[in-house]
Amino acid sequence: MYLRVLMSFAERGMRSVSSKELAREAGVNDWQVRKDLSYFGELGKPGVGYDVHGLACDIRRILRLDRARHAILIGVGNLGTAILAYGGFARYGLKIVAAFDKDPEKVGREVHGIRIQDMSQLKGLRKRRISLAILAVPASAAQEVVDYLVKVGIKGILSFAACPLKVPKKVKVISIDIAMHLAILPYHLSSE
Amino acid sequence: MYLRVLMSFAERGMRSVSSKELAREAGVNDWQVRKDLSYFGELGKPGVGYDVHGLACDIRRILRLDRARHAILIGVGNLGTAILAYGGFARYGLKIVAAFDKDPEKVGREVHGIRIQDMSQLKGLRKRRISLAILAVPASAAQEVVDYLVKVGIKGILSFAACPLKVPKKVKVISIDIAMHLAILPYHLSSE
DNA sequence: GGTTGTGAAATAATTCACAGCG
DNA sequence: CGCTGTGAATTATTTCACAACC
Repeated sequence: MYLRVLMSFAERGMRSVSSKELAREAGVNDWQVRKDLSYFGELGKPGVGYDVHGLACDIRRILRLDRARHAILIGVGNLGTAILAYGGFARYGLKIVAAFDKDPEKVGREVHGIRIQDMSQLKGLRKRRISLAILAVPASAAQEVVDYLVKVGIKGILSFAACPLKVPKKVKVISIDIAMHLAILPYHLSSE
Repeated sequence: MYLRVLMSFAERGMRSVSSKELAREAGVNDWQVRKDLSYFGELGKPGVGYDVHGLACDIRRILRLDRARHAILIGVGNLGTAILAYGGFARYGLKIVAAFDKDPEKVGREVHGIRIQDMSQLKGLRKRRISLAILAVPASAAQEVVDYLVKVGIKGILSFAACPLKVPKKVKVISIDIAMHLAILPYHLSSE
């Protein structure tokens, strides 16, 4: 979150920011910013603030975004296609380099510059040292696919499937259930 | 999350569940389930467990999902189109009833049964008592659109824009920055 | 015997206040 | 004098343990 804000500051040509400015743009408070960053070292200069470029580099190093990462996409339906088209990953040094689907109708087609491969081609990943995957398949197929991804060496999964996924402790899963997030909103509709 | 699990239990014909079963499917522990639910009343029966249908109804009431809700979509790009195609909202009683875009090329076209309207038509919402919106526009346009949504009476916003949004306290925003979520994964890649 | 609901204990996160640096 | 970094205080969350109940 802070990295995102810092990149936008850098684009605007700012060289230095205070925790207060960072906080305002990130939607938190200044002491939260300082406490968060302090866990990773003395990243700022008392009396001055934080160096925009320097802190961005520090956070990239902390998040291991200091070198480019390749990711694959599984499931090229509506959401998968939208993700292939999305250019927002590049700013974090992330790139989708392959897409897979089990539908023979889709396999072989090219979507936004990526040729869709059959799921059976997944095993070719081992050699390529790709560790990230984006999962955009129906919940009914998700666990099966995840088991397979783990088998071919994937270490981090961003899942859009509406179900929890079981993985070994070494593998990290982040799940986004879009419908569930929308469903939370009515609870906060205080009036009416 | 619990509601999602309960609906899947109901589909499988189960009538009653223990906190332990609920926990396993939801990916948490049993005492967490009991504590969470206890904040809203005595929803289970000691010695028996929770009634699957009954608890689902209780949670729907708590989340105010006990009646159908209409939502609108702003921004019919790749992600917006995917969202229009997505059928997962229905199970929470949520339905997208209108879509808006500022691109004259898109306005008038029909996508998955929804005709795309111009942004200027948004003001017609007031009368229709729609309180939810899904925001799938670029970050650069997001705040401007949000200000307008607030003006026409929207009370809850699910945003996919990669920026924090300023809204009055009465309005609730949930933000999903897909690229940021993927960018978090490398941090957890312990080895390598 | 099995299961919930809940006080109490343990742990974690947030907020505050200010010493110390530039 | 403004700003960071951080120990201490506060607040919130999670975990535990068990009484009450079917």
